[in-house]
Amino acid sequence: MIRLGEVRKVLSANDLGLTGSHQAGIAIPKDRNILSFFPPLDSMEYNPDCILTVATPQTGHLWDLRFVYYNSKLHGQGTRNEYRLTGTTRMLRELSASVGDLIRFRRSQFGDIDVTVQERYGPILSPPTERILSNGWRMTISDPED
DNA sequence: AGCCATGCACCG
DNA sequence: CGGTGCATGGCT
Repeated sequence: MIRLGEVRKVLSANDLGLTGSHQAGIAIPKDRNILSFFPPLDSMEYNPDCILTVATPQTGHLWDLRFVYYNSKLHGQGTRNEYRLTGTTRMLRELSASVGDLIRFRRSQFGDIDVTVQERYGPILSPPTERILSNGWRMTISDPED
């Protein structure tokens, strides 16, 4: 079941394509609650993916992102076992995102997702309902599993 | 686990 | 030809 709410992450240089790598996407942690925010992908498939159309209200555009589970390790050959969200480079550039800023994915009751970038100058302000994960991701979800 | 990198393909 | 993404490997 897909959950409502929002997840946030501090943007790294790699997330913004500033490191010289070809930016293979923002890594999504394999946390049940965060994964439940994104569409389910079938682990039985090899590298399953889906297109995630998101809105950026700050610039008034729609973007087709790709949510992919690189899972070659689960299928015999390979070393990958991680989720990624790709196709974000242009969107983040249009939003003038910088290293250290927060990217926020918010899912409304209608199921659509919007993405905003929150500039950061000092400490991260966190509402009391937000849970901070050890990996630096943050989430506010109505009915977390644990 | 998360971030960085690489060889190739595609596309403007 | 430069920029970007794919799918992988590497580093810590």
